[in-house]
Amino acid sequence: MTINPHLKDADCSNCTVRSRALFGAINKDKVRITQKYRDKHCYFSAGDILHREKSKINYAFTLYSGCLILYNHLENGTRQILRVSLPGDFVGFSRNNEGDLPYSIQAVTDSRICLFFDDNISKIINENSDIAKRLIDLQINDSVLCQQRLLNLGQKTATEGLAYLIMELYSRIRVQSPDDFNQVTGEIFFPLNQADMADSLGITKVHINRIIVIFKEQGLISCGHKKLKVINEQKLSEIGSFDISLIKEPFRHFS
Amino acid sequence: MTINPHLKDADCSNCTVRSRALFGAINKDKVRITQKYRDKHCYFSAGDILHREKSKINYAFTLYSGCLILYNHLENGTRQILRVSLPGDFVGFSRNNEGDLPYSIQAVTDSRICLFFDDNISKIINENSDIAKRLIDLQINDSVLCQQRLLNLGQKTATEGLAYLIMELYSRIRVQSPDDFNQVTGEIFFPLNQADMADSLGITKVHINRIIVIFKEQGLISCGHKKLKVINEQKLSEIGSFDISLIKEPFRHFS
DNA sequence: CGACCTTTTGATTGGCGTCAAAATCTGTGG
DNA sequence: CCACAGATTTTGACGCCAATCAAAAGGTCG
Repeated sequence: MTINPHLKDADCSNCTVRSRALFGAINKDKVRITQKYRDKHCYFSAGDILHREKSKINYAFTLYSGCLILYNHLENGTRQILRVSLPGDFVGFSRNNEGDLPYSIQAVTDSRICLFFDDNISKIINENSDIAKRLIDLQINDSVLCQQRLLNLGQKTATEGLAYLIMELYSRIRVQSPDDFNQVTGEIFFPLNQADMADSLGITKVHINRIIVIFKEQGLISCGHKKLKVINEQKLSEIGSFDISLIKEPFRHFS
Repeated sequence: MTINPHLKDADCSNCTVRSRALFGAINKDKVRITQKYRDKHCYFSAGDILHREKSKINYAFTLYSGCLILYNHLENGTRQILRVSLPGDFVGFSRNNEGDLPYSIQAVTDSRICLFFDDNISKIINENSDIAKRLIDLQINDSVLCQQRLLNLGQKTATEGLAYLIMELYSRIRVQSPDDFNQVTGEIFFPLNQADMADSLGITKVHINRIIVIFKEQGLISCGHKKLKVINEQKLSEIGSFDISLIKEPFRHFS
């Protein structure tokens, strides 16, 4: 297999974001041992496709900066966004029965990643059971969030679902990408457009727009181009049955 | 914490189903080492609640026989079934940030399980990286199936979603619970009623019924009380965009 | 046999989709 | 700084899928 043609070497010598997700759990002085497993730093531009669903891949990666969407297409041309990845997330390790990564990955903003080839991940697990446990925790955390989205899509109205989506992303961005939060204005950089939100929730962008207009009228949010401010967090959380505790650091099954 | 009041000791001396999910991957002659980690065999009757969402639990388990549903409730009283568990599945290891198991578990038929307390699972992982890897694989497999269901709920019509649900369960039952397949009639024992299917797909049982009537008229399926026969597998798979390869043995990320 | 649960059917309603077009914004190049 | 192409957001009219409400019919199990 070949690395995606968009893949370019990047100068990450001044990267400040660590592989929080994968190595955040282990002892500080152990972090350097993980350096030897870091295979390659790369960057992508907004719109680049990092991977196409159902094709081979032999690495996973940590997202350093930017924002990715993971999604699937159906034959009828529709798209379901499965997950929005933010800095610190560990991505690309979920292979299906064929060993393929079952979803496509696209950068919605300029993004930098750090690769770990599968062979090395396997070695890491063999040599360090702390990281193995951490990897299990991360996968579990993924599952839990995924199940929350099932609730969203299955049982909530479009209005409730959108309230949840906004609160989830708003909260995660404040935790995982604090630079995108403007302390003065209270605005965050919001990476998704209305079409993306629609494909996350399984409804049309026209309907998304109508709900957003209502949210604005009700004074719950204000937003412009890729900017969003949540004016009434509590109300929006109520509408969406959003539980902030899900956004905190993943639970450590093994402390 | 206490084990659920419904929990009863069971005589599993003649259990024929192994912990396929967790230990199926490791060398046969290593299986016996896992014996010492098996903590407790228990059984439940149809309708028993094994666990209530958002409460503590300090064990996970393999389902030996029967059928469980994992689900969440919303305040408005609706229920979303997240997953149907069949024999061999490893259940109950997905804790949220609070360390709680985030879904309820109910037996839909009489069921037998085999417990593993968290402490022992941790030990297993420390002592045997094969099982650690297997545990990662299982969690990944869960995520992949969960994402498939997101597609179902987000992008498919009720008809397409039901076709997928029937094919998924039909296929999994034939693999994981072969005794429930009648070679002569071609019927399987189908554990869900129409209300359960409705709560899996996020639609009403009235609408489920209307679709089932149509499927019968079209000669795609026939079904009676907890019995189901898929007459035209190919057509039903097409309608639901069902891919049989997802049902096979979970992918081994590390062989 | 009777209580209860599940399935089936009908009539009506409403949320969201579809189609279409206008308005606004964005980034680019002259 | 302005002009322009293209993307994104906004608005309106109309239709359909699935929800809701209600009740009957059929099956299951004690």
